[in-house]
Amino acid sequence: MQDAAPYIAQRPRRADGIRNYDAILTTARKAFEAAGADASLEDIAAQSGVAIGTLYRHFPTRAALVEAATRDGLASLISHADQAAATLPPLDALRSWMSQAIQHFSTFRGLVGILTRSMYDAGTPSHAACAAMHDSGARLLRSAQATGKIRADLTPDELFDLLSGAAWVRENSHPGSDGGARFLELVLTGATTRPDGPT
Amino acid sequence: MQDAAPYIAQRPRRADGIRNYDAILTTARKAFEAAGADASLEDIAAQSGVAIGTLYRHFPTRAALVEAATRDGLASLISHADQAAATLPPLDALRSWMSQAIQHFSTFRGLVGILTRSMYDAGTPSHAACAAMHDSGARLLRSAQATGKIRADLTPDELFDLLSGAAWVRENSHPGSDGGARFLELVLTGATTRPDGPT
DNA sequence: GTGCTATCATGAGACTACCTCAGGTTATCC
DNA sequence: GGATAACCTGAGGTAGTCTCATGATAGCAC
Repeated sequence: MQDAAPYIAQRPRRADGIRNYDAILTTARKAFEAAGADASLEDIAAQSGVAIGTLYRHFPTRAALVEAATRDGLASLISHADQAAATLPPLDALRSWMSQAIQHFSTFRGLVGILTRSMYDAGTPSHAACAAMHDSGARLLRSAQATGKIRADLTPDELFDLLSGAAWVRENSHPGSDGGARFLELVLTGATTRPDGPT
Repeated sequence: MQDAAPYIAQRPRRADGIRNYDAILTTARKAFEAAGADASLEDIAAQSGVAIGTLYRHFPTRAALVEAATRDGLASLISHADQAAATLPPLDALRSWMSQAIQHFSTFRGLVGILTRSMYDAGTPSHAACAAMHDSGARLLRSAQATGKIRADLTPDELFDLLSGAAWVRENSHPGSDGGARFLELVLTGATTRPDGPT
């Protein structure tokens, strides 16, 4: 759940390297939440007690650091999908997962944009995790569609458009917002079938 | 429609000042569309044939430049609302205006964010125009609600959440997107009333 | 413990962009 | 043809990104 160093199996890693890697990651999470995805990397290095070069050694790009900092959240989102599918009726499972996803996507300012880009760009660090999440969301969608309660013409990509739109609004809208719950409700209403046809 | 210098009435302006103001604005529009709202201001100045100080003289902040560059678009959006209200049934007028709004909000990458901030922050250059647009949208919404075809519990602020979410998705989603039309359709479906109640 | 070596850390510095301001220029008015 | 307010300039301070030559050291073998 916390800071599992990722390339531990590839090569023998030195203890100081692991220590710094973890320290940078912990600082980065706080910095991103405080200042958004474009927080100063120099500040993160300084607050971690390492030089800027050390940060770049472990995380060659900002995207790599963001990916590492949000990896656990994405993973738990995927497992949440499995759990919801196993314990809730399909429509409730979808709703619950979407709510969770919107919350995670807006962990800090700028995350949605990074995740959305990762979803459709295979060259980015988060791409694999995003694709996995895409699949687990698609499964929930298909189940809900199979019950006939969600309109059949809604595609997984469109589901993610709705999700990321909701997350962006949650990040950027007026202060008196309710954290995306209302947006999700409106969007889900649009996605459910109705007696008189989809439109 | 084009480059009307704004503070023309306040003081006698020199011809060279007006010339530079217009040149910067023309360059800025192109630069924003090519590189997004965070295009280099130094490049804009250079391509306009003026020094960086001249750009800052006319547009003290980036927000001021963006506001000036998008002023016409916002104004035409407001007049589109009046025209739609006068010539179309309320629901169609709302739909037409929303489509137009989504298109304008996503003129270039980063615009939605600026407009959304302006909407709720009275200290920003675009605030007045945003508020005016907010009002004209709210009027269309109220008319559509009066026909009973749009759910009565939808507030103007929520309408703008939906709009800006759609615009953000149009800006950032997958390449094979359709320009927000599908998102608008889904969202409008959620906003319309249904025989079996809103949820 | 000694030595070896791949791994790791350092931070100066090149680069880019933002924004300011003191000093110089010029359009405009009378 | 002055006077002057409006305007322009661009060097320079600040801040952030990212690289790389140099040096340090953890971990291993003996």
